[in-house]
Amino acid sequence: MHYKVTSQATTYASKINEYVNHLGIDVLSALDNCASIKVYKKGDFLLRQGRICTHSFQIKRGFARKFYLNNGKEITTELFFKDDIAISLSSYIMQQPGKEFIQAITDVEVSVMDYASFQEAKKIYPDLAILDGMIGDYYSIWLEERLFQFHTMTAKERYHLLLTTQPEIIQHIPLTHIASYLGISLETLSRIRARI
Amino acid sequence: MHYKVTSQATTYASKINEYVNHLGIDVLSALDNCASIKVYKKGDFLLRQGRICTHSFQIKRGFARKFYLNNGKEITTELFFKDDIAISLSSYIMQQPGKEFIQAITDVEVSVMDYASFQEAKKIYPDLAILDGMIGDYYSIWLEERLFQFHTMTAKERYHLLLTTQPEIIQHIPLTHIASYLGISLETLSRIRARI
DNA sequence: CGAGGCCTTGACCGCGGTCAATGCCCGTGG
DNA sequence: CCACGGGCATTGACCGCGGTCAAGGCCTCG
Repeated sequence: MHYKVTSQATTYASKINEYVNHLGIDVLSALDNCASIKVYKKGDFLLRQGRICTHSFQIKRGFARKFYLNNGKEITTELFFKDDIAISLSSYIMQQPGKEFIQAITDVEVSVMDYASFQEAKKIYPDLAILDGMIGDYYSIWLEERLFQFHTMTAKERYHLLLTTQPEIIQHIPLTHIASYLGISLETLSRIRARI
Repeated sequence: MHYKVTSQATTYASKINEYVNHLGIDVLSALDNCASIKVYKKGDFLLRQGRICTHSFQIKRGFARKFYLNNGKEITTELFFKDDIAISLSSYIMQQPGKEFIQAITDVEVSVMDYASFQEAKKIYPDLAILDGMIGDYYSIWLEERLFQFHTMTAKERYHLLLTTQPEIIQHIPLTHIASYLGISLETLSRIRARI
């Protein structure tokens, strides 16, 4: 079996990096002023269900996940690594209570950015509005690719794809969360792993 | 069985409408100048695989779909109705060749908007840039909800949800495309429909 | 009337889910 | 230091959802 590793999302991510690297020093410091560093312990919640997502969290160290409850079962929708930005999208956009939790899987250090401050900064620096748009576009592309996987791939294929594109996941994140993220039961994931 | 019909995506869609209704006359006419009306016949392609998505298509009359090929099989990813905007996202954003087709299911009348012209218009009218951002956010929310369905619901549940939220689909779109859109085979869809 | 598109129905079977038992690792307290 | 308990992962037994293959029905249109 052979899996292609490159994705539209990753190529676009490097475009965003490029854009950030060419931002003016004043723009970058304005961005910095919206944020502060914070540390959470393993198991802590950065965001709880029912709360408004008033901040975005960029991971500096450690791992986190986003999940919601469905009939009492936790469904993990996203896993976060270094430099990833964690928000509960619909709650963040509409500034209304959301259904998602964001939780530290290990001890994490995050750059916490205030929603309101960032909105103000965007008005002053159009470059930040453009950056915000690019990040939103990135997320859409990423979601489309994830949907593609659910639409066309078997459990085994989804796992192997994850394995090749993000091998660091396996070392640091409990299989329970990986299984949920892949949309399969812990037992089947275990069996897939057993048969190499 | 009971399905909730309201969704985050639809509430946000009405916010976008509200925003458009409060735009200045000059902004709206600038928007109009980027677009032109065009008619396609049933089966025609508005966009082909391998081409760059240089236009967005807002449906004025009729129905369309977006799909790609996976091992020779057509996978329908989106169905378009009145007022929906059809693009191949990653191709549109990066202005690079994409893998998706957009095809008229019935005769359609669409408002075709030029990418380059719209980019220019956004620079002059920040309100349009904001509108563009809102539409992008809407698509993300919609994708999240669709992913939620694939993550947690059975084929039968997905079908019934579609039936309650968009009953017009059944009258106008061939079951082959609906099945593909739901990620199930035509045969299972047929069986689901047979058992009420 | 025949051909082709579209949908239905039947037979079969494998992927992946659930339930339950067991194993393994590790922190805590007797 | 060992014993116990809890969290996490593995393994087995069972079975149902949904996929594939194949045949047949039913339109519409040339």
